[in-house]
Amino acid sequence: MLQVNFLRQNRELAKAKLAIKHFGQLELVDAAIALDDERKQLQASFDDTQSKVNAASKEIGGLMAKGEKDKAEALKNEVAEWKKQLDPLKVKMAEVETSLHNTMVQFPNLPHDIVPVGKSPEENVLVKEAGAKPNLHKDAVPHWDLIKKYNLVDFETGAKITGSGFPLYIGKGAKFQRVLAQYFLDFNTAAGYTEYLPPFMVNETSAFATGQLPDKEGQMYHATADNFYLIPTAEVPVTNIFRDTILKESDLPIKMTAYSPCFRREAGSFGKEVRGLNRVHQFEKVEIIQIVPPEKSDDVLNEMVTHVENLLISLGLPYRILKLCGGDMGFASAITYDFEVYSAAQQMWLEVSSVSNFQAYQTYRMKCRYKDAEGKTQFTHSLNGSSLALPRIFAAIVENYQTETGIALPKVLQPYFGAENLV
RNA sequence: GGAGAGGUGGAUGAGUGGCUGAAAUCAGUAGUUUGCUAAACUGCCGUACGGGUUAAACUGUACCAAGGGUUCGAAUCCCUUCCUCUCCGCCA
Repeated sequence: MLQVNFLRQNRELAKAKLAIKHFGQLELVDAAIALDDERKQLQASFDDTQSKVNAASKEIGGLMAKGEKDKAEALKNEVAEWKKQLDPLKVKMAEVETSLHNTMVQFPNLPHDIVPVGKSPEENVLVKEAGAKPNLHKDAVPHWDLIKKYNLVDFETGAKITGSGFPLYIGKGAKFQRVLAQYFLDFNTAAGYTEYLPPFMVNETSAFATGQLPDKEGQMYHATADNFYLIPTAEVPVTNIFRDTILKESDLPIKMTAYSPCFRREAGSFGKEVRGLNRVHQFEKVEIIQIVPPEKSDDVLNEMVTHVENLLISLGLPYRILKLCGGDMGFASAITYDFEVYSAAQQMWLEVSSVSNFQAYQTYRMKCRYKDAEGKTQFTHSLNGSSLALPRIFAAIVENYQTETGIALPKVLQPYFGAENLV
């Protein structure tokens, strides 16, 4: 969430940056500031009156103790008059605060200075492309054929149990998922990330804090009986660990990693790009999250990008890194790099990681602060990235490592899997 | 799910209607002193939103799980919800 004081001090800059994100209601900036002005005014008169009430109440206590009942009664009447003024003020103030809040939550995060202008994925900027694309044998096929051939994943039975997009992994397919998750977690903890295993459902407050609510209400599965949301990513529960906390500077940076299943309704998705494991409602992911001092977040973003890049290199997959343009970025992000791996059999790039700096957008909502060297309390910055999302890595490895007789494994995974080949 | 107890500042923990934004202890922090991996003493030590200031100082309001109520006045009384603990039930 943006801070209204920032809008007040940077009115035109904020509008310009919101435009890069293709935010259509720039007039809300002025509306928010006007509401805040009104709020301040109301608070001033409310505080003033309340102050009189408090002082008088104290005096009444003294008078009662001295037994001066008449004077006390007279004062009580005065207080009653003031309180009549107080009630409507209170109501009005709550109204204004609510509309200010409702306005503020509509603003997406402002893009970082280096975010390219653009509207659609085609305008994302290619930062780097590396890794050799494999030369597949002539009968090579996409993963949806391979998983059937080798009985690794069964979509039909998953659909019978739950619905489409809920894959059932079988045998070596299931084991491969476990192996990938473990390898990723080990890779992350070796880089100093602490491993967490969080709850897979969160309450409304947590979903709001990381920005899933109100923006992505329809994208999450909602357990209405208890008003819990199934997490769309481990980012939500893990980032919320530090909701409503004031950290010490020495606590930072906080580096966390977590495995979790992710549940996404993906309402409105269809077509060829959602085939097989490319897009599913339930998938596994290992996430990395950092909470850092504001002045460090640019460097840390680069560090995280390099980290994910090294992980992909270790898997021997051809990859590319894209810097997302303003129109393709997430609601809460200030800058995002997407990682895609090349699926040789589909002849398509598959997004496997998205690394973002949220700056203070999440931490302001969450009230995650720290005391800096001068003892001033300020908001931390939060960043996160996938490291990595499993199904598309699964798909890419299965496709790129397929041979005429089976499916090989990247070297780093062989000791984890206990074999040189997947099948 | 049933019965009971409870939720106070970073921690422990006092406080059952006004003198409590909240004792005390510990932790933290700044300093003094003696000096050897440290001790003693002294000061400071919650957050949010306002006013004020170049910045401070200073100052108003709110917050003792959350929300509502009673009262001139609530951490303290009442109601609802959430959470924790103990016992019982159920159970991976």
